[in-house]
Amino acid sequence: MPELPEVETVRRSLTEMLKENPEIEQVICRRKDLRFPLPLKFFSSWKGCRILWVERRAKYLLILTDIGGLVCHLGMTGNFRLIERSEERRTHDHVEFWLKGGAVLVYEDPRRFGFMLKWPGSWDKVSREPMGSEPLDEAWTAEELKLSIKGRKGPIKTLLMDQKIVVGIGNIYASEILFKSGVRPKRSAARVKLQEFERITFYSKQVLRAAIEGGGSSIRDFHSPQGADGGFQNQHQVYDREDKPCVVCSTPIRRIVLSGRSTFWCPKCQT
DNA sequence: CGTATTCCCTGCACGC
DNA sequence: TGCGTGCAGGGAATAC
Repeated sequence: MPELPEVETVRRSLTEMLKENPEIEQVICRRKDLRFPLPLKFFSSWKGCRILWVERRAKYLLILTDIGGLVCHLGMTGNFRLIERSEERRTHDHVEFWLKGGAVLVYEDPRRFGFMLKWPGSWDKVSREPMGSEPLDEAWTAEELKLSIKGRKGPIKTLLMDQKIVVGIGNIYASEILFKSGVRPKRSAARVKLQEFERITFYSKQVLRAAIEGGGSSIRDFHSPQGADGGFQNQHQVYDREDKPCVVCSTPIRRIVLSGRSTFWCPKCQT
């Protein structure tokens, strides 16, 4: 589901809602078979802890408490929402964080591609592959991007989505960023000029920032934990717009499949 | 080695 | 209406 802007939206929302009652009374698990099975001990260990703050790295959330951190990845359909204890549960509510004061933070995830784990002390140990640059970091520049894809010949869109190169950009934003950059998604990364890398890094930052400002893209089932829908889907210029007129030149938007993922682009605006 | 495909899972839109 | 098919924002294993 969520790419960097949606995860960041969830982080901000969690930070806000946990300000009042940051103490976890207990954690209840209704299904432990998420992407990776959760050990039973995982749930009992959080009893009575206090949540200090919530961080994001790549598409991961780190809920830091006074007794250690909880890392969470939302997969495709994972989400949090705040409810009352008496409120009816939904089919795919898998984990409940009962907070002091009566509210319950619920983790819902129909496809169960998401997961949680105990913070291992460093991000290097969270994912199998080393994580790439944070696109919103100042250090992530065209030169840096060019350097990190050196020698790779795959389509630029696939590499933009490669979390070993740069993190947080998923299928929606990759199409949007390349449209704004004027670069065809299937173009080999080896044939992308430095000036185009400049545009790609610039628009990556611009698009991701704007999406965060807009509260993320509410496609299908993404809503922020406080219930508000993100509004950025209304600003999608190519994603899911096959055959619809390009917002710039009216040429019908095309859809191709790259690495098994739907990819949208304008044949006139992108070269 | 890099790259492409497949799989994990449920829900939903679509065509017949 | 009902059923089969394909597809969905991620990531990792497997196959080439």
